[in-house]
Amino acid sequence: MEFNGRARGEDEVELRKGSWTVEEDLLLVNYVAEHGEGRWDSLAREAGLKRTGKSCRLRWLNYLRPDLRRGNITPEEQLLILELHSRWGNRWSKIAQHMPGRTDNEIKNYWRTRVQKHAKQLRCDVDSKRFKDVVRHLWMPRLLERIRAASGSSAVSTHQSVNDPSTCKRPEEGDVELGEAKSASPESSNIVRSSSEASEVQVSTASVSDRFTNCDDAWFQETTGFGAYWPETLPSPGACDSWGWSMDLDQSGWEENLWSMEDTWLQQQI
DNA sequence: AAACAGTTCAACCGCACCGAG
DNA sequence: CCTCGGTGCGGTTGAACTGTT
Repeated sequence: MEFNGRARGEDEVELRKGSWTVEEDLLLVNYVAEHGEGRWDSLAREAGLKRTGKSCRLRWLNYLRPDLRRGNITPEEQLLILELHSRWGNRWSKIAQHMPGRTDNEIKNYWRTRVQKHAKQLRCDVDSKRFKDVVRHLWMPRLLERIRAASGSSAVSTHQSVNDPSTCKRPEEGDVELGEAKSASPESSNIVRSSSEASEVQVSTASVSDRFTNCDDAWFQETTGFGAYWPETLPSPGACDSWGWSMDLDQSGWEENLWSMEDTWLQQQI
């Protein structure tokens, strides 16, 4: 190909934009498989791609990497996103480091399309205390319940175990770190780099619900912002019925149901 | 079946940071 | 120091898809 040799100045090579074709994907995948990642500008040229290095990098990281998890964000991942976002804000790449197989772009899109959408529906800002309270006091516990229900664990109420110090345990030093990695460099974090490490995904996400249900008061408060007690303004764990909460754990309906709960909750806050 | 509205997500853009020279 | 190329990040856009009327 003419452009490959770049005999006539880079400017004359018309760079492509927009959606990637199968042929381009193949070129990129094959080139990376043979030469590895990095040096994206030269990679783009040498692979014969009429793309910028940035575009190649993005396509590889967000779509072509073999270790990506495809499919819907699971409740455990949602919980992790909520928790990490409450801690770090819009530090998507940092959050993604703790979510093996997920990209910062994916997480960011999830946040914008799902979380921000619901904040808008509730007529409050995602950064407002009001919305954060909704997330902490309703969404996260409900996610935990959903996770527990899905895992077929005992019928012990999430709220009860969360608020019962006798069942709580501070995370051990060697646990998968949810917060800022103390000694771990990005390279040594739990980012899954090969499919053989897929089981680590389970370890990582499963530990999230464990954190919420096996913690001591201080850790839980620090992590979720909940007090060591269930907030007075909230219904007690057993009071869901009186709120008209019949949590539908059906995949399609539960989230919508959740947001109607929030409306009710917000009204009671006023 | 068609038109329209709403949603999702891949991809782009601009900026900031970093290391090499 | 300064410049420059490479890279990474967060925000934004728009095409494609899905649901509704």
